[in-house]
Amino acid sequence: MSVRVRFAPSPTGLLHIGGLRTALYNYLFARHHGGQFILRIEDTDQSRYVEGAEEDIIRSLRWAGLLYDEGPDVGGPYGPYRQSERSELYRRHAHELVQKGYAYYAFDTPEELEAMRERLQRAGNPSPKYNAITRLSMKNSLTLPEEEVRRRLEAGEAYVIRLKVPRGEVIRFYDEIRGWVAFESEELDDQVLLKSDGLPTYHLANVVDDHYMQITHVIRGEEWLSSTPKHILLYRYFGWEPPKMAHLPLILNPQGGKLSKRSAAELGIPVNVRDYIEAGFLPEAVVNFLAFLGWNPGDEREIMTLPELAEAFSLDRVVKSGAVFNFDKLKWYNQQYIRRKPDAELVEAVRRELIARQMPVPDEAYLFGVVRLMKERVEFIHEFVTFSRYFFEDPTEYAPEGIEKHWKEDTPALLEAYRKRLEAIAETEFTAERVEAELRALAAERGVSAARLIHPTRLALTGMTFGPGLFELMAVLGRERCLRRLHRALELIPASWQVPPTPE
RNA sequence: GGCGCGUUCGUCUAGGGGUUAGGACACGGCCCUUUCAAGGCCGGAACACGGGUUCGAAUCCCGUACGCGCCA
Repeated sequence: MSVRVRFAPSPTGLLHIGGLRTALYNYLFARHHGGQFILRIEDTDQSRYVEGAEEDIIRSLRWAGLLYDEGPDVGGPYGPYRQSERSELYRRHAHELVQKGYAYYAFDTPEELEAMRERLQRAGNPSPKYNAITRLSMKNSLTLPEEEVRRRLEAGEAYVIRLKVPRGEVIRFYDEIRGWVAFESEELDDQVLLKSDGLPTYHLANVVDDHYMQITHVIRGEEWLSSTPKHILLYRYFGWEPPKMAHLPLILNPQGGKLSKRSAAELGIPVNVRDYIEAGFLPEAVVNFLAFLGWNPGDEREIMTLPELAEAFSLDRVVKSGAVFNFDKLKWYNQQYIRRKPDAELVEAVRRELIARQMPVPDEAYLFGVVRLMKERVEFIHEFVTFSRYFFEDPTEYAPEGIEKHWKEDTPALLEAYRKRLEAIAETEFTAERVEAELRALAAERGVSAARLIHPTRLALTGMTFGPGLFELMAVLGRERCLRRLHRALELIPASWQVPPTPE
């Protein structure tokens, strides 16, 4: 049988980075086995539905390259892929379970449920449940006379359908990542399967869909581990073969807790995939990083593309313990992928960045120059523009520490002499080799070290004290910019240099 | 509180009876160098604790602690 897995998010907000990892592992597993990867939207909880969330999920998966074979927007033979469009199926199955005696109608009001909990708690029960014992004293189709049940149903009275969890049984299942896991049925609640609004709960809809969509492996977050016994029971009562189960370790924030919206915001870590897109992370970097958060290929590779990951992926190499999100490592991945990108692609990215910032776009040759000089010095695409703005705009300010360190009494005279030499070079001969030769010749002539010219020149041309090699930088900037900027700096810097520090 | 899951450098992890406990990020040093990166070399840094099994335990078993998840 062909492998079929699904990513089944609830559209309750923007896609979470942890959700993307779950999707990724499902995707990798499917591709590794040549199976199908399905997107299913679990939108049965009307109260938590967020407008636009489904679009964000789809956009995020696309961005990451996790293309699914079946889903709400691409269709497929087992649709619809949105649970809100499958309500009738769940309702029918809930009632089927009642008929078979594995579930029952319950008419208890919220007040009655609350009263039950209080009563049990007073009696010393720390975690009151609606279960094999307490159900006997509640209002449901197991305790009420058949006649009354029918009357209530016919009168349209509100009811839920609850799972009739057996007593005194150990429910075991094999988790592909954790091995055998066992729960006492005593610990389970008579889970509501169908709510009074006629819509299913997560548990029912999930099991029914996984069955009808012929899901072979359920790969999801560890937070679902404790509801798995209920699902196992449902499969058994429907007479279905349960899929294989695999519960992934959680992604933790640097303090060790679940990476939630709030905790992450406090620690300065974005949680929504959209945040990563907007921050300028490359999908390859995020994918590679997430893949390694709880999994490794078993050799010492660190940089792996999506196809390589798919090739190497297996559930038995998934780690059991939670993984702390390491933002520094993600940035390192981003840098690695920028360095591996073809220059032409980076040129396009820089062009887009300039347009987005409404900055003038230089010609292509110039952009290639910028990219070649900067690609090993940036962690993000936007740094081509923000980190080294001087490629696109003349500097208007000069780093004070640079002035202090490199701007000496004789600097203006040296720079002016250098400017004159540069001016004498023809535009077409303005190469890195040539400007370097001129500078070194001048330094020798004046009996000063090359550094005495190099640093002030950099400062004058860029306003900064660091950056790519000066001569290559000059070659990219070109004759006109260099002359103009040198001239301008000679006018501006001595003045600012002589201004005494403003008293505090 | 109950139940479940987990625990190897600061972080991600390899290793599953005999290893100088390996790699990556981060950190520090050196080299390269006009600066900053990149790169190269080097370094510090871990088996939660206590029992047991065994000639031998990071590795197997039990317990404790701690963390996390779910439920309330």
